[in-house]
Amino acid sequence: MAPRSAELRIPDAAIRRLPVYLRVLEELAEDGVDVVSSAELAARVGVTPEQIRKDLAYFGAFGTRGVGYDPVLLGRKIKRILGLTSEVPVALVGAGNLGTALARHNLARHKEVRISAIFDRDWDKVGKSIGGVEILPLEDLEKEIRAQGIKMAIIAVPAGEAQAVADRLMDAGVEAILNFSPAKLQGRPGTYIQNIDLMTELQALAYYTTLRKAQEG
Amino acid sequence: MAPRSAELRIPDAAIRRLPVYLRVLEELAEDGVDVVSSAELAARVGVTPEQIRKDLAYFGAFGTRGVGYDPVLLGRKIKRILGLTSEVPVALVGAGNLGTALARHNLARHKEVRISAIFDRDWDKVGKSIGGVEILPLEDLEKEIRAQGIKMAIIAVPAGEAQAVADRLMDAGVEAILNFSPAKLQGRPGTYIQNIDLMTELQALAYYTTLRKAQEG
DNA sequence: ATTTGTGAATTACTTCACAGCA
DNA sequence: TGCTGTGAAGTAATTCACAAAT
Repeated sequence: MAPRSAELRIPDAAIRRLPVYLRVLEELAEDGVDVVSSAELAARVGVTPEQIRKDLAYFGAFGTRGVGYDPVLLGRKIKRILGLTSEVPVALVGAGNLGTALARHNLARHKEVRISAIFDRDWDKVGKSIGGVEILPLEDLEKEIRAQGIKMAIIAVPAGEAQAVADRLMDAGVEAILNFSPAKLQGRPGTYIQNIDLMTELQALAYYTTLRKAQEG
Repeated sequence: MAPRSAELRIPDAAIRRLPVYLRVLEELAEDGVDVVSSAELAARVGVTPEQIRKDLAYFGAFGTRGVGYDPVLLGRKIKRILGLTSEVPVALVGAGNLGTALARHNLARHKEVRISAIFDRDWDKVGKSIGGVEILPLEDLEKEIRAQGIKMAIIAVPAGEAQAVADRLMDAGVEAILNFSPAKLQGRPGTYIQNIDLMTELQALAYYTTLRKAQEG
């Protein structure tokens, strides 16, 4: 999706599977499992074993032939690959229903990535906190993002405001954006934008239903 | 992802783009635009023109050569294709942070698909309403889904409960599920399951950041 | 003249199948 | 022996390029 550097293009799809592997590996590690095969891991994740091996092979060789993978070691490697070695700070713009849910959801579990700045344009919300993180006015966006060195952001504002927010985020140094607004955002070289359009996903579901066939014609 | 019938396999990716086209077409129709080219539509949606033409071609020919598409007519056709002609009822299981946000978000706009039943196992929540839809106890799931003829559901419960909920939904006749839990759900033939794993998406974002490169080695 | 609809070419992604190693 | 790592093969999705239509 985003244009990436020359260093051999790795499929987006592969990158997006890595965190799923990571979660299962962490569960296994917690259970004291000290070796796991690609077949076992694949079964738990819901992909094929060769998919996992191929995905990992883009970055190196992390297993032992005839044995499998060490969950702790492989987990650490995946974190390194993704850039999740130290806790990564994320900005959230928009503390409406969805933004608030995301913030609470994130703060509950998940240590690798942490929402550490929340912005909203509504002055009634400013000053309140979600899980110990204070909501700041939109005016402070650039200042706070620069101060924290934030490179990732979540946009959860109405469609009409999304592009303006994205522009300000990118100006402030944000390089990767998770966009929950239905707006098509204009990105820039060196910036990655992942869109998650919840209502669109829901509408697409209807296609896979037999109700559809009944009303066709 | 889901095994579909013999009638020429249409890419999931194409299906998931149709609602995006639909939204833009509805905006255009509302603005009184009476013709739009694939190029214009593509620019607004953020894909290539031939992508749009190819996606539509799976289902028929809806435009006029040399002219373009009628937004109203094409919108109607896409609704027909997706099965969104009458308002489609959807069940939501789990009225936590995310579930509540989804319910409110859905009830705000979006008429084609409507959350018309909400379930939660927490008896403190049962009886309360979100946007006029009462939260029912999990015990009533099968009864209510059958009564309303619901075929689509959203799972927004903790990972540990997700499979049990999915099984009950499928038993009750649900054919398409949007799963927000991080669990890998075991589906069945004739059922479509779309996973949206928000925290995983967020972790994947980190890869596209320059922070990553700094800590590599 | 212009823009759709579509086979052909291309690119991207996944699966196969087996060589390489513990 | 058993499981990883990987080139080769296969499949799927996208883009090209142009004939068909108005």
